[in-house]
Amino acid sequence: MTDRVLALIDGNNFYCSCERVFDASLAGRPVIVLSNNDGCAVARSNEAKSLGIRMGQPFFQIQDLCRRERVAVFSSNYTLYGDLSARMGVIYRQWSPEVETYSIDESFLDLSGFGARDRAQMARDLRATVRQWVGIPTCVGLGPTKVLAKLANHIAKKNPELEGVCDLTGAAARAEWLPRIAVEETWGIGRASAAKLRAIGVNTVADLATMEPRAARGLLTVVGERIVHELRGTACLALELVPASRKGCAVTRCFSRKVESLDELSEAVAAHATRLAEKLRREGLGTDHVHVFFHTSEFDHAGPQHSAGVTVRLPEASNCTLVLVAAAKEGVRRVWREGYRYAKAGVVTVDLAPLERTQRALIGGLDRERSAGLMAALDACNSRFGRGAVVPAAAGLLTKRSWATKFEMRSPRYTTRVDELPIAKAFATVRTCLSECR
DNA sequence: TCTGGGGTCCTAGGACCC
DNA sequence: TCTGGGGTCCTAGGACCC
Repeated sequence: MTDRVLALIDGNNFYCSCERVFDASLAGRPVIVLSNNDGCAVARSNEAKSLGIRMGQPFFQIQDLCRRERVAVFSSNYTLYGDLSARMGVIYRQWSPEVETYSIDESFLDLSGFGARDRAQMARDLRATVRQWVGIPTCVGLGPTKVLAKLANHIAKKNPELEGVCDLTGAAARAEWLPRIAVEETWGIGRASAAKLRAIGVNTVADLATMEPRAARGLLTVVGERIVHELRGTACLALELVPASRKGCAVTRCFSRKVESLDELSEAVAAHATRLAEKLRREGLGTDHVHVFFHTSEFDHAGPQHSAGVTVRLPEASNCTLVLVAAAKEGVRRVWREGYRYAKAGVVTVDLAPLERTQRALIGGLDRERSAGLMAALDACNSRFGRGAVVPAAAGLLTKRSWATKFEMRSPRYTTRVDELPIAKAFATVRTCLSECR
């Protein structure tokens, strides 16, 4: 495995680039994409970064700036981003049989077995193909380990003269670049670790790479030791070709306005539980408990603060919407406290397992077989007619869901909804038309 | 007025067991 | 003065990631 070469490819300012694919007028303009409820900026085009808009900055702080500078502002359109991401994955698999999808916009590809010139050319071809077929600009980092491939990708992004590709496979390239990069740019080194490293004079990536592995372990646990080895070219992190089964699952949301009544909170939590059950069924997982929480906003300085949470146990593991909704509402009833302006609620499960491998209850168990049929029908309806087309009455139809998450500036779901397809307009001269007619 | 959501991994410390 | 040794499991909290 000494000649292993990994490529890390990712979309530049991915969400913003997705918005630009179907709207040519956004080219060259500052673009930002907001989090749920249009709360914070979570993606920024280079032009928006130049205006000083920070990652995670609350939108209300930059609203005036956005108006003044004609920043194009979008709510998150996860359907669109997920679909474009899947299309990029299809291309990656034509380049390499070994692909790890690391996040919505990042993938590791194994490009071992090619010479330096060939793999650099492959990286350039890959970028060009993604750009042409999907419309997303990308950067590629090459290296013998994941940490070095990530670092190479970072260098490719920050140095336009590299034209989107950086190769840190060779010792010479590493000797050139590592001393020039701040230690906190290393994948896995966050704020806390960077502060510890800088306190002992480890300031650049090169400093970290030459650190004694045992010392790195003493300072940053085994995680730090692995990073040192990876920076030296010794792989500690494997390519994960088959995504591991998830260990936990959560659906949590801030309300678009404060919630003060039990009915509304109960309905919101039921909606979250409905979504949670759908996610579990899609992966064949089950849970034997539902943890419910809700709390006021830490930014709400006027009102009194309160935070509540409770775990409701089930008689046996399930992923049935009816069971999870009932448990979640029971949890809300148990810990509800009147007199607060609640800002957020969620349902959380941990210790998930494939449902068919879970222990059945001897007494008081659930009718799993009957529920499976009902849920399959429910999922089929919602898949065909759109999420929420059929919901259990137990999930509550009491209010107008005015607490529901806001997406007031969402672009069309161009690639996944027939009624939201982009419309292409073709122009031709009269003469061309006439000649076509003849 | 207005501040996101969803994950993973690691460690320390306590409870408990033989 | 002085009170074993070696395990497992669970949980909370910290850190990090996108």
